Amino acid sequence: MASSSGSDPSSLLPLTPAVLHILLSLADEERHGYGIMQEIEQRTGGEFTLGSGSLYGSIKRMMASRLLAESDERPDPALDDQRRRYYRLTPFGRQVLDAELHRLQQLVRNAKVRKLLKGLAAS
Amino acid sequence: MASSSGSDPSSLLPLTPAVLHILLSLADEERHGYGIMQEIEQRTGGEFTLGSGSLYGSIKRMMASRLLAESDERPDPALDDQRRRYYRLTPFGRQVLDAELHRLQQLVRNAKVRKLLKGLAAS
DNA sequence: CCTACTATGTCCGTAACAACTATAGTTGTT
DNA sequence: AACAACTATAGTTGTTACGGACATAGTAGG
Repeated sequence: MASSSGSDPSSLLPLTPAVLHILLSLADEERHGYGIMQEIEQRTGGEFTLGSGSLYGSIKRMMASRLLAESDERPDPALDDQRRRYYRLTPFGRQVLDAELHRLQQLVRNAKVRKLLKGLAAS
Repeated sequence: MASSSGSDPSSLLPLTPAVLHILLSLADEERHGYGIMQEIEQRTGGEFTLGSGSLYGSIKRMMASRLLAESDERPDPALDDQRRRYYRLTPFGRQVLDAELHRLQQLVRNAKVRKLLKGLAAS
């Protein structure tokens, strides 16, 4: 085996929109469920809304397939809320995100070559 | 309403992988079901395989939502097969494909800005 | 006290999906 | 002509993903 984690990252592709957005949300920092929901709504300008059913269901599945892990670290107690549960990407989760982003990049490039999409110089 | 077709193209986003690949497959030319299946397998290098259940189910739904229409034109009789049913994008289908490709392009760009993905000069 | 917001979670119906099966025409081989 | 392999469309079935509704409870503000 080449790397370290469970299985082949590309075997999980393509990701569902919910899973992709959750991975993107946790790429920079740990977040709790409700925070993930807000970040996605904010980042997509409200175009993509994640319902609580999709959110917690997706998190459960992502934990089971080792994309996410629950974090023990708590932020500044003044900013904390003891109900919160914080999640972070596992190394495997990062590999899967990377693989999916590359797949999408390839897809967009292909569309540009076929002139289905305008290509900008420094995109 | 701004354009012409049924409703707002972006209301159907994000597309399922099956629907996106079918639209991409029909972007350049009309194809029949089996031909769509083969083109997708070829274009993705075998990474994405569309089973017949997904294919014909997706086509049915896409016809219902006016993304596709059945074509009356038949190719050279020598190359034809009377069982075939040919499909083409409707103007609305093309709008939806365009909207989805722009959404993905934005997503890839965002990932590059956040340095989750390497950005090439002329991508 | 009441309301709104934060926060996590379950339940349920619907839609999408992949694998499997059915059916039948076409092509190539012997 | 017989047969197998391939092309082609379509239905069936079981699983998963999803979103909305609901449940529960803590926190903040009027």
